[in-house]
Amino acid sequence: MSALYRQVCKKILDQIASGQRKVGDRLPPEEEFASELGISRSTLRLAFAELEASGVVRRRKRAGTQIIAMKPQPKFSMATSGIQDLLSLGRNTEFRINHVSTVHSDDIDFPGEHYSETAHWLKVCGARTMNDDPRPFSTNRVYVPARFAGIEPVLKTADTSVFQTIEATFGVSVNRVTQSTRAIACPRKDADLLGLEPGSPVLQIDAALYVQKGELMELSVAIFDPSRFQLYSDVSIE
Amino acid sequence: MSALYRQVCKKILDQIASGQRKVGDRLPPEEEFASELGISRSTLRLAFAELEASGVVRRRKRAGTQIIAMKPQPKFSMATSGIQDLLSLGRNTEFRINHVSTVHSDDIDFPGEHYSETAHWLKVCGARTMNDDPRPFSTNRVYVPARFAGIEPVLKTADTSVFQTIEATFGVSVNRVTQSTRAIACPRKDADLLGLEPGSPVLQIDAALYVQKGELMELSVAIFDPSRFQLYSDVSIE
DNA sequence: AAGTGGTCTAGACCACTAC
DNA sequence: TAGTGGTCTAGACCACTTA
Repeated sequence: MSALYRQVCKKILDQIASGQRKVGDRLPPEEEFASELGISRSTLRLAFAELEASGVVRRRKRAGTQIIAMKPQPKFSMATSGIQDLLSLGRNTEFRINHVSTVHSDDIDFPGEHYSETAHWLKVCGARTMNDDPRPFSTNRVYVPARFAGIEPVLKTADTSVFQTIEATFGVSVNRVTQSTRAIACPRKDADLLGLEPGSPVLQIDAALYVQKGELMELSVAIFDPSRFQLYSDVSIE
Repeated sequence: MSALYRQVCKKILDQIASGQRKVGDRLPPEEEFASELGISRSTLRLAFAELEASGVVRRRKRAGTQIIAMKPQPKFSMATSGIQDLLSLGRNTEFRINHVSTVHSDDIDFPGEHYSETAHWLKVCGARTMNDDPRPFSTNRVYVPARFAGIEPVLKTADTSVFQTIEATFGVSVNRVTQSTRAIACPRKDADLLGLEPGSPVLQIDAALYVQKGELMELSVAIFDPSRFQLYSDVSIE
């Protein structure tokens, strides 16, 4: 026989599955529910902790315990040693800035939504090299919203990445990263920098970095030489 | 003042940071530690639960509570509605099998390690179509180890994916997915199937699916038409 | 304002597993 | 096999949030 609090979990999940309780319903207050189930409040709380961790209920003071899902939500956790890895910046890489300018939101060349939240953006163009190899393995174009444009003077000394410069300067940290990856024929400009034939297949990764509450930190477009770079991901479930 | 058990967390983390306790050390047994800290065992357990959840300690019966990291490990959780999304199989897609054969492990064309765990593998070649568009948007080559080769007769009726067929047939579920993505020049064979010019840039995704304890479920090589497919990822930290 | 979850205590017995 | 974490109880007070 499994632990009592696990039985309680199962019981609640069964009640949800059978339609006896529905998503959106509120469960009784702890004290009441505990005596109703004939168990102590502590035990019930163990069960609730499990249901909360698995995304089945949400608990808020005064608002009670609310059912928000029918089944435990599988969690996809990414094996990553840091955002560096997530953003495909190797350990021994260096970022060299070629050009910095201020642009209008209309001039932003980034797929998807129109990022018109601020009129002016800082545009940073550069390239990334690895292990003292003078030939870069990626070219980068980064757009920084006006809010963080204050990094401009600091950028001169930055050799890691724009996002790390912003983190250090403003005391914020990246909270969320969305990426879109595709294969394209390499444009001439990037091909020249990467030492490739124009039109050869390259990987383009468009990334949006956010700090908190969906606040945008930067948009980034990177083009990678496929012979020296692959995108890895390692995801475990639950 | 924050909760007592949080203060205990912080205290332990501080002791680790100051070198007073080191990674690999064992913390005292709960009862002893609790009285040493002048708190109840329940409160200490709340602190331990937090430290365990954040990856700082590992707890095992009889072996005690061991420090395994100096700081709370940030968690990278991937926003995904399911493995389907993770593996870039759209909702309205269909998998059509072209060819099934048995091959030697030597004949496996998959980058990385030599997968010699089993001598014989089932090789499934197919393509994936979307929304009744007869022209596939991806070609697929899947290798299934001998252990799951029993799906062969069932494959005839499978139109979703090899991994789902294995899951349904053997009652297992995918536990971990590693992927490697790169841009390549499209081989002639795949170009014919996808309706592309040979040599045009395409996305190749090599994936390894595991069930549990690192047991391999399948190796998969997929080539995507970049005009109709992009790889998305959405990762939140902590 | 009060109902709710959050925190905390002091005990007890149990079950497993690593020594 | 015994030391350890796991489970469970019955109580108490508190702080917050939202109805």
